[in-house]
Amino acid sequence: MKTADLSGLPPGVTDYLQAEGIEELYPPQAEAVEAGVTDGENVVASVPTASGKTLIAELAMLSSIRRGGTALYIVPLRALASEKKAEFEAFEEYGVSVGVSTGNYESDGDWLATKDIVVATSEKVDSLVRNGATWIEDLSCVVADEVHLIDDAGRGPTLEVTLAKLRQLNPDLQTVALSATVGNAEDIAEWLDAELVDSTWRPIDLKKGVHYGNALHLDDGTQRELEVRGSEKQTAAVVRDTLEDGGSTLVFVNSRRNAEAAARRLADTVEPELTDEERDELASVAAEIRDVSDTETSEDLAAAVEGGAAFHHAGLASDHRALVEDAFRDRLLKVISATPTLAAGVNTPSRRVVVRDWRRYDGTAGGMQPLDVLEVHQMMGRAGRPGMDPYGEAVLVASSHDELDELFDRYVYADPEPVRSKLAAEPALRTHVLATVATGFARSRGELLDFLERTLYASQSAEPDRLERVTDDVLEYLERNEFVRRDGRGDDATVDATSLGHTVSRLYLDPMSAAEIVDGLRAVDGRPTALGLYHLVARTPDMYELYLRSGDREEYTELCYEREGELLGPTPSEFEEGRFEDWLSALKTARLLEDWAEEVDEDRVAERYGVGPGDIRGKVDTAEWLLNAAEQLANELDVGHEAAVREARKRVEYGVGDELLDLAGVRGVGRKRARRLYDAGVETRAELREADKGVVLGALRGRRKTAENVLENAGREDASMDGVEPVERAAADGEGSDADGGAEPTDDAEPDAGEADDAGQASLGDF
DNA sequence: ACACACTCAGTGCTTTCGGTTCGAT
DNA sequence: AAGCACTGAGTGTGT
Repeated sequence: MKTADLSGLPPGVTDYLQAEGIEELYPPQAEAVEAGVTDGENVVASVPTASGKTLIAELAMLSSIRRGGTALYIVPLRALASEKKAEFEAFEEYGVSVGVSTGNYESDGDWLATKDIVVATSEKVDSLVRNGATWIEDLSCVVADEVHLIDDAGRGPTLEVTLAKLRQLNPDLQTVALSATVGNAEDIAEWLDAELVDSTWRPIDLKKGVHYGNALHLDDGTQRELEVRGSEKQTAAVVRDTLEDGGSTLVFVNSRRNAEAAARRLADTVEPELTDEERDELASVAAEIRDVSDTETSEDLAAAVEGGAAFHHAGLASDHRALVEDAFRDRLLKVISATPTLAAGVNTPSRRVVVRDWRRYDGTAGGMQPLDVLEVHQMMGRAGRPGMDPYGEAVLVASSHDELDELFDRYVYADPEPVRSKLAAEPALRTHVLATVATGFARSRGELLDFLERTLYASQSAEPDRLERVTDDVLEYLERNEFVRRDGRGDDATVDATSLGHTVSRLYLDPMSAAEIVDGLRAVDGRPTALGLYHLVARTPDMYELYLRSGDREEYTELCYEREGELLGPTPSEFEEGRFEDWLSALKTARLLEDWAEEVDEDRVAERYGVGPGDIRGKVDTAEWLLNAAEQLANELDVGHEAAVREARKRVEYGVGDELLDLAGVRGVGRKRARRLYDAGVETRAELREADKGVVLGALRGRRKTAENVLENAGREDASMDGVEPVERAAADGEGSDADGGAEPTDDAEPDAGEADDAGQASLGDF
């Protein structure tokens, strides 16, 4: 089918597509059109990565807009939301407006209602529904990207419930679901009353294979010599081979440590092959990486990048990730060794993909567990860049002949697992039952069960009673914690949310987190300390646990007894194995947050807790959100302590001691600048407006532009630094200048080491 | 001849991917 | 279970 034959799209769009070189639709796209995707029909498209799924979505949304409607595009990751927005903005010149809504980006508001296309994460959509955004009801088309994630126990139920709600709100809603190739796409299609487009067609060929010995065995039965020279590893041999062919490689491994070690080694393989020009450009990328953060992770990454290799995992700061992804797309970096983050994230195709590790440690299973076929296929699907490579090659690595056979059976020739709803589990239902009741979707037990009948779980369940049973357990739990009221028994029993329940639902808290916070705040004796509050939020299920390593157990047990008085609520007994363990790991997180709020340098925090800069940011972000929620709960319940909670939140947010809160609130002033201004005698925003310019300039290390911005942001009339000379004023020693009680010799010996260029980046609030 | 760098084998030991959500600026 | 980190012995290189 030709693009020229498409009808029902906004004027100019077909011309645009042709100008983009899209003359002919790919077969799955043509199938989707035949299935009525441009006529408002529901369609489920189960096709491989990079086979033109996005165009199917665009055709659906644009034709719907053409008929006067609006569209919502649901993605699983924030990074994907901005990527998709950028793609859809190509249609703005044809009068189609695009907006994004994620947790950290341009929140709700009426302006979203004015957009033709809104891109949002599934949680954000859920949250918008809970908060009663009315424009949601006027949607004419919804697209769910990566819909196979419904299989994910953690986040899948949100997507599932959200789709069910949108469809209930608006029975005429066109639903388009895009999925990777899965074992049971027909189940999803049936659930959504949709036509199914199920295809394995790819625009460029993907060859899958296994490397063993000195040969690459491919799924078409051929094999090729691929020699492992001397002491190099198989992965290095594949990378070298690809490089000789002018291509780049993506290597997937099973842990962050492995990713870093592999990048270090692969840099040695790649470095000799680089041109001088490439070395120069890589050196400047490395410099940018070092600018992002001072940590060892950052330094290791920069060092690898200088050799043309990089690692990629969630411990990296988001700026790190973007730099690495861009340099790889620009073909500057020849290899990335990554954890699975990269397979799910933004588009980074590569000539070759190596899946080095196919087992991953799983504590609950007590050892290494094989990866899902779907996951391995997702990684393999990154091989081959459309329009650039003749074909892609995805390679597993075997170290024995038996393993060679096993890998072929298990992954190369195997079909992916079916998608199974994980809705009927307490943690998932806890939050969604409360939300469903609080928003008035269901007013009785019967209505609740009716609504749940509309989910994928119900449509594929072999155990129909299970949902009902778990729902009753959850209602029981919610009632016990005063989130809902029930009247009567059986199907007619009315259920409605209490005021507290409404607040919890609106705040998007897991009810169990809310219960923990409420109990904790009620147990406070006196004024809660920052550590106590950090511990409180760190032990809720909404904060991911920091892993306890060897030696940590003793250290934090000791700390736990030392500061027991600060922790809110009763400390579990050491004999309650699991509970005590969780308590300690929350304490470790709380300690990290406390360090951050006491101005311990990022690199020291990273080292002390064995985390990367990205982890610190993540923890700080989550703590901010939960403390904000805690403040509102305190307010709602009238238990007091709002001021203490707010202060603790602001201190993690800015990463400063309480005496710096006022200064750090000025835009352009992060934790480091605030400290230097304070030490120079400028202690508040008001003083900043009146201060001697020379002193300000001196404290900001002679950076005129920075100083002018800061003064302007503080509300000073005459911010100009013309003719001002920096004045150095000795820091006031002692008192409060080192909030970190445990005197750190390195801090004093070289107070400014590594922060020569801290322009703006010292504050986490920036992004 | 010697210091130093590097490789390699062997041992022990640690290991455990990812991530959204508020509200205001 | 497996790869990494570490150790120490052995080898190679340059002065």
